Amino acid sequence: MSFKRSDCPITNVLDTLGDKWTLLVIRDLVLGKRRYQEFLSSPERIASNILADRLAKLEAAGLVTRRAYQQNPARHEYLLTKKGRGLEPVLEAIIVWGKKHYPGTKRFPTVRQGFGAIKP
Amino acid sequence: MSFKRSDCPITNVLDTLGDKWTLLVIRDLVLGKRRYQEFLSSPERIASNILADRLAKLEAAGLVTRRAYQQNPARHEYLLTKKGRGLEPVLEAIIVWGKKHYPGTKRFPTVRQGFGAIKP
DNA sequence: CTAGTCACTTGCGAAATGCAAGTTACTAGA
DNA sequence: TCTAGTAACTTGCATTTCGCAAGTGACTAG
Repeated sequence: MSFKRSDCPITNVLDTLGDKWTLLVIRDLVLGKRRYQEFLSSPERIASNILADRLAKLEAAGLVTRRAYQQNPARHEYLLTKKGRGLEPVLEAIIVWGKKHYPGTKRFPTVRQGFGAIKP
Repeated sequence: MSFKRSDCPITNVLDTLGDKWTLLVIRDLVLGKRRYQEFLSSPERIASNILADRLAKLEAAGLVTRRAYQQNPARHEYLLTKKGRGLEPVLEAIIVWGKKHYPGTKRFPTVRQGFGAIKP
């Protein structure tokens, strides 16, 4: 990314995370989801092309790494980088405010990892 | 807002704040800006129709109140509600992460209030 | 040889965005 | 009185992004 709207940290964060989907993908990653189909199966029903776009952008931004967890057939998983995990306090602050002002909302549970996954 | 994407607090927050401009308006309000022209003059150069739209949505969401600070000619100012001020920890977390990962960015200074403004 | 899964990609109509210009209402100065 | 200026928006319209549905290619299991 070359053009910057300003040198405000908030502005720059919004230029990568400021939409209705990116932070939800990161939420899923924080909760332990790793695979394309897992993200697709979240209740918000992200469209597959939007998901592919967001994962590519997150990888380009260094928040996520993509790696094959098996060959034949090739299957990939996505993991948060250290930079990506650094967003947890942001998500935490959002959850605190959200739970207070949107009654009935609840923090989602972490996802148990299946047997096929490689440990980090 | 009637349809909910999910009962996740993050999702619901993103449905009101999840775009490239809304949180910047809130940032300006937190910094002490109150008037339409002040928001327009921020370095990110928000378009006036987008600003009007966001202020209306923020008022509808109960994050902001609009009031006349003078008559003849009528002039208005916008102030954060308690609910709106509750977002400060979110902004704070974003600033911390943003400053770390976007070198050269700096927290913006608060705005001195002019003499015409009514004290909160 | 058929069906199924995974990880995407493509097409296209709908919605959001961004830029410029216009509007209304009032004040201050020549 | 006439002109210019400011504040707070609104309108028109071209560009961009989004979102739904369907399609693709590689592979496996039965």
